[in-house]
Amino acid sequence: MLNSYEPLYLQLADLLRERIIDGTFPAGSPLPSEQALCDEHRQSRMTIRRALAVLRDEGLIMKRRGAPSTVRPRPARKALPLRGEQRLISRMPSRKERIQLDLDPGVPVLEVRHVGGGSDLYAADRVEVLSTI
Amino acid sequence: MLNSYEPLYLQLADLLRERIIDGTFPAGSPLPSEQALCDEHRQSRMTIRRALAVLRDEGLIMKRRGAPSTVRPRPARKALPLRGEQRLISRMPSRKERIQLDLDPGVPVLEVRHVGGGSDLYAADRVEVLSTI
DNA sequence: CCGGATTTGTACGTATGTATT
DNA sequence: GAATACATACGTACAAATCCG
Repeated sequence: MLNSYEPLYLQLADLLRERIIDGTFPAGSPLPSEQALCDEHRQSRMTIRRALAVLRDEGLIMKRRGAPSTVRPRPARKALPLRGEQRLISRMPSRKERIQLDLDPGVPVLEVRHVGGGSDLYAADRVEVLSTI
Repeated sequence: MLNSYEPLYLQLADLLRERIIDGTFPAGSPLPSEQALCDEHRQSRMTIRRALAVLRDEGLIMKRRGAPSTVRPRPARKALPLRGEQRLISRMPSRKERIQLDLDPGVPVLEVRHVGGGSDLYAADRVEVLSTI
């Protein structure tokens, strides 16, 4: 943690992201506790938590109160064919939508708009859209 | 701010979200400064900032250092037709991707994967995907 | 264009509550 | 029930970017 040009929490996020990608922390495994990361990297808990928030917002880890953060396993994606003149919008959900769909923070939604009006909402990490041309 | 069952920062986020949606804070307009919000709602600056972070992550506001947060105007979306056997993945970008594409935090990306390999990346709030059936 | 005032960003500390283990 | 771990929320200080006269 010597680079002084970049915020500490981003440097730590980069470090942890590498370890997730290179398999040091495999999918489903727990990260060290916030306190352990504080001790290991000599940073305050707030800095640690900000780094973890970055990774959560990238969809890389899951956080649960009382339990250590875990590396998010890639969920199985179902095919979602676009039909007819449907249009598809990707965006972040409102908090209500997130709660209703039981989504984790940091996961976008896909909103499929139908011609006659109305729309369906999908967790973006659980579907894969394919053209039906 | 009387409801004690919900965190203060979420209650404040709900309040500000309402005012954005109902037009009290129109698109492009600045929100009150963090200090003004502290005074008005009798909360610490950290609580204010967490509420603003919620709205930023929902794509509702933009934050810029040194300048007050502003209501994000809906960017004009370009049509993005899905062709052939292309597949489309929606997800949050890594920080590098976000910087390379000059995206604001809280905006998902659409990754279009081509049959032969390779993929294109789009800011999800700047494109609208349509089926080409 | 400069410089001060304002505003947001980073980083630390402390205390207490709540969920999980 | 106890220990562990994360969540909320208050505070302080200083840095960096923007704004404005």
